[in-house]
Amino acid sequence: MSDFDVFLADCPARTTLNLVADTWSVVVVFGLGRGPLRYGELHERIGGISKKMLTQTLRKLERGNLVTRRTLATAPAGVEYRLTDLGQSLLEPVSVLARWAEEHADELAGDDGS
Amino acid sequence: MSDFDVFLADCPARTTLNLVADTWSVVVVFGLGRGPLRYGELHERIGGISKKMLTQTLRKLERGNLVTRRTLATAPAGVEYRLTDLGQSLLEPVSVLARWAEEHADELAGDDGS
DNA sequence: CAGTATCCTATCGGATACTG
DNA sequence: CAGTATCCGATAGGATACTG
Repeated sequence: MSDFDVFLADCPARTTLNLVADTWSVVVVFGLGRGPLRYGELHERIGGISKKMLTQTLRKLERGNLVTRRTLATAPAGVEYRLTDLGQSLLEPVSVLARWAEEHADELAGDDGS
Repeated sequence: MSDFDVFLADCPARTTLNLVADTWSVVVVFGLGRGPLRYGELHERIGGISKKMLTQTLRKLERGNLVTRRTLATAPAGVEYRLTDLGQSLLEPVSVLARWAEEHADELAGDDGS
């Protein structure tokens, strides 16, 4: 039981939902679900995302304390992204949603957003 | 197991995710979770949503076969929105996400989207 | 009551080019 | 490799006014 309510406009729960309830956030968190990935690996795994949106989404998730960024001491140096504990706790909800999308994609009528 | 994959740009699963993975869709579906509601009731329950976005979101969900619209033969006549069976199946994922947002809202750092 | 129509701004998001 | 900078068109989304 929490004091927060997504139905209230000014509630932190709503702000939180705004942060995580969008396609790119869901896919990125889902993508990091099996372990840390480097920027390029994420970019490769997530079809159709531009570097701009990937970076923007990662920064947003970092600010929300869902993801951490770590510079690797390899050569050539890379950057690794990893879910925080909070991010891990989000993984479950996000996975459920992503799997729902995969399992029911063929039941949607004309899902062209015209 | 389905053939669809949210990591693929052109996969129907991605289109589906685009349809449901946004704040208003989540809140509206969550709001209809306890049973059908009239337009005005929805508008009242969901803080901060404009009539424009409520209508737009409902139409989008209708097109996706997640919600049905029914005109009531009452006086003064109203309109009732109800989750379809497919919408009901989405309720679970969406509820998990909404509850996560409520339970972890205080753990996010500065979640102002600056 | 349940919308639609219009206006206007902010953000989304791809394309391209550039950097340490 | 992992970004940033800039440009630009498309969409999100609030405000207000109007309608059957």
